[in-house]
Amino acid sequence: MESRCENCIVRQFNSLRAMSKEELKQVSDSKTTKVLKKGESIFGEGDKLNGVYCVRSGVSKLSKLSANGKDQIVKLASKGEVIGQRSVIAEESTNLSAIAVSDMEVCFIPKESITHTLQKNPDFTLEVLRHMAHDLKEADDVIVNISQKTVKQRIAEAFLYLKKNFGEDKDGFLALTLSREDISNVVGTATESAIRIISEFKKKGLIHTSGKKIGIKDEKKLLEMVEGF
Amino acid sequence: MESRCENCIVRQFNSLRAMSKEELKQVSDSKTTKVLKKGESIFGEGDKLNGVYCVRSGVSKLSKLSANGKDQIVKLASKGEVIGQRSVIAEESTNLSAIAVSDMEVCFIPKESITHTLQKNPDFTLEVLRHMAHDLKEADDVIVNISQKTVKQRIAEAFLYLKKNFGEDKDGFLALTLSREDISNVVGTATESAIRIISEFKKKGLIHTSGKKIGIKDEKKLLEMVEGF
DNA sequence: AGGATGTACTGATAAATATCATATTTTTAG
DNA sequence: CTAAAAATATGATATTTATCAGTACATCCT
Repeated sequence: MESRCENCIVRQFNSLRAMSKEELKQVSDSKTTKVLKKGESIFGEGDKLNGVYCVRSGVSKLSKLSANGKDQIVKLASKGEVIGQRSVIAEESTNLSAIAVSDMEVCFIPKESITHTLQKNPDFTLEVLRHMAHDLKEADDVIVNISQKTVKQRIAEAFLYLKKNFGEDKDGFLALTLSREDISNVVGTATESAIRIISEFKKKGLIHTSGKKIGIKDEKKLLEMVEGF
Repeated sequence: MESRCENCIVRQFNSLRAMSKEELKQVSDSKTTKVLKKGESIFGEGDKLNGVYCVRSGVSKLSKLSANGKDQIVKLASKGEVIGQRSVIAEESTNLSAIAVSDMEVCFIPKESITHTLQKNPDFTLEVLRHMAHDLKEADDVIVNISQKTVKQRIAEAFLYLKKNFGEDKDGFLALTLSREDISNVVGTATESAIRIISEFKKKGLIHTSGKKIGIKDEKKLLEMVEGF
């Protein structure tokens, strides 16, 4: 039997915790759960969404394709985050595509449940607003980082971010393994440049690698690098 | 005598139009109007705001200082826009500073009026949410532009943006005159690089200049440049 | 297992952009 | 109105980053 939103642990991380019992029941009755394998798409850029996706497990990259054919990853969404909110609220097509970067389990929630609650329950709306305010601040930070920091600094920062947000496995590797291409798309650089800098970090003893996997060896030095020495 | 929000034209551009008569009256009674000269600061990065600022006239740059001492302009806010909303909603210090880039008139609205309405009037909250969703989308676009387009393309785009959003004067110059440094801070590049490209555009007949003032001569070519030919 | 395909890596070079130095023009202040 | 200060402009050069070419791994697939 499908699990109920009322008992879902990830709910405490997102705006759904501000829903009333009845509202939550309605969401739970109308939601569908979806299992995705790494690499599968949740939605594409320009799609009209009929609802939002709540991440139960795994990680999705939200990215936008630019004219020159490169993807820019704007955000990595994980447990508890609600994807597609922005488009549903603004009643627009999505400006980003969402693709699983690890195996995932997501719940699709039809937009009617959301929009109805947005109109009736100010607690919920305010909660969503707070989340969006947070996302906006993060986006501002990304803008400043991309335009003012070197690629080396941004890659160092990305590794620290990945450790902080997704943790490490028992062998000391970052728990979320991204391809070199994905790393370069987070950072906004050419894949070769990213690889070159990863090799350099390895030579300098800042990180260790095994295949795609990357582990942080000298967090302090990486932090200094991000700050600009 | 001070004018009343109820009759303020700029209100129709922002979330305040979703307020009830009583709420609006309360805002109007508690607001104060402030006149700023070009270059003056509305608030600084890290300030705790006791309210928001509604722009009646003029333009403000919202920027963030980076570790290397350069400012990155994240947004230009003009008539009808509400500045400081994000921080007040998230109950955080500001992540950006706001400085007038032209003479301005702004209304300061104490945060109590705002937060109270946010909790009581879902129409208003939803309206604020829609605006923030829009800002977030724009921020995503900026991220992609900065990381994927050349400085030349971004400067061309900035000029088209300035024309579209702030218009031209009778002589065909952009109505909003920014210093070369501000232009470089919008685009995220070194001032000298921006100046060099402006000179090049002038030589190629894409724009004309007179002192700081810049006018668009060949909009089509600029647009092609932004798209990547 | 073994070819096939994609991903990771490295080197050589080119292109884009930043930095430093300095000249020129514009704006500001007295 | 004029001297000083600030902003704009341009040249020379250094640095950063992208691109192109090619090799080495790894993993996928029947």
